[in-house]
Amino acid sequence: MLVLQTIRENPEAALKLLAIKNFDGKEIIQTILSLDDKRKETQKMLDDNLAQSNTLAREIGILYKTGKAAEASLLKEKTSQLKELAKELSTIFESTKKELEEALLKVPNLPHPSIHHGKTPEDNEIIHQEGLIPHLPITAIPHWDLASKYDLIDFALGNKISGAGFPVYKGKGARLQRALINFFLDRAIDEGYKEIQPPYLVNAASGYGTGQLPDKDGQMYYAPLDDLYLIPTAEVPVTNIYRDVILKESDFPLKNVAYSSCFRREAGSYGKDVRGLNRLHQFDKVEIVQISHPERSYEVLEEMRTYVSGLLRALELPFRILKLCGGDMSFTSAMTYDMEVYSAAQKRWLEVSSISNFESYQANRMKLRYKDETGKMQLAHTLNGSALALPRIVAALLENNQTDKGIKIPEALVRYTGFGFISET
RNA sequence: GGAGAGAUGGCAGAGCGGUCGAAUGCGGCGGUCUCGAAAACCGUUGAUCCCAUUUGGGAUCCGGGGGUUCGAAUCCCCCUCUCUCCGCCA
Repeated sequence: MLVLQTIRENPEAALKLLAIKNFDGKEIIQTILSLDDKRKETQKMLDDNLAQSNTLAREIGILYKTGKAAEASLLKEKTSQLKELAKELSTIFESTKKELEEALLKVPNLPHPSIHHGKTPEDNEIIHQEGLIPHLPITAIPHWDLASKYDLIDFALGNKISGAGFPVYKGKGARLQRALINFFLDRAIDEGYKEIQPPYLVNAASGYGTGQLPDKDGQMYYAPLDDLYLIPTAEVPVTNIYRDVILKESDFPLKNVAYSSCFRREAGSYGKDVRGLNRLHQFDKVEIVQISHPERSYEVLEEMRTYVSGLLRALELPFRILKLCGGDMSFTSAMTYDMEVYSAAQKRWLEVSSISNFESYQANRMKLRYKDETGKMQLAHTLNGSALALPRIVAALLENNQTDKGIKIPEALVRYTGFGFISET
């Protein structure tokens, strides 16, 4: 949720930035401003009214104590009128506040001024690419075929047990998965991140905190009996650790890393783009989350980008970094880098990480604040990124490293897998 | 699932229906002392919003919602959550 103050101070500037995200905010900003005016006006009247009531009540108390009951009951009559008015005013006040908040929630985060206007993923800017694109023989096969050839992942079995998008990892497939998780966690810990094991089901307040609700509630699995949501990413529980928290300036930067399974309904996706491991309902991910001082959040964003690049390099995967255009950025993000890995048999770039700075957008909603050196409350900045999402990494590893005899495991992973090669036997 | 207890400021913990934003202790901050630190002592210490903006004034907040009352942290009702015991169970 945007800070109302930024809209108030310069609505024109806000509109301009929103346009980068292809969001026409003219109407809603106008609504917000007039609702806020109305809110203030009503509050003034209500406060004055309550102040009068309070004074009267105090006087009545004194009169009773001094035995002047007659005078007291005279004053009592006055209060009843005040009370009636107060009731009306507070109804208006409450409903105005609610409308204002609802309107505010409909406004996406302002993109960083450096973000390009753009409509589709094609408009994203490729800012970096490295690693050799492997040239595979024509006999090379996509990962879903490799997975069954070497009995690593069983999609049909997942289908039977749960449904499409719930693969079963087996044998070396399962061990590869586990190796990657440990590898990612260890690297993050070396980098100063604190490991967190979060809950997989969260309440609605947490969903609102990070912005999955009210917008994208259709993307989350929901358990109505207990009114809980399955997490679509560890970002939700981990960032919500800091909901309603007041930090000290010396607490920055807070660096957390969490492995979790992620659950996404992915309603409406189908086709060859989602084949194999490309898009799943349940997948594993290691997520890094940082809470930053506002002045340093963009340095932190770069630091996270560098860190994730290092992971991909260690896995010897060719990758590129995209700076997302306004149109492709999420509702809550101010700047996002996508990291994509080249999956050589599919001949496709696959997104394996998305690193975002939300500035104070999530913090405002969550009331995540700190006291600055003058003792004033300020909103912190939140950032997160995948480091990394497992399935597409596995897809690229299998495809890029396939040979006639089997699949080679990158050097850095061998001490985690316990094997350096996957072959048919 | 059954029975009971509770929810108050960063934490702990008081609080006859009026002067309670709330005692007290701890913690935090500032000071005295000290070469420095500890101890001791003194002082200070919540959030949000509105008006005025220089000092300032006002409203709201004691889990959430409703009610009684001129007046509620204190009384009544509902909800939620937590804890203890029993049952079940990884």
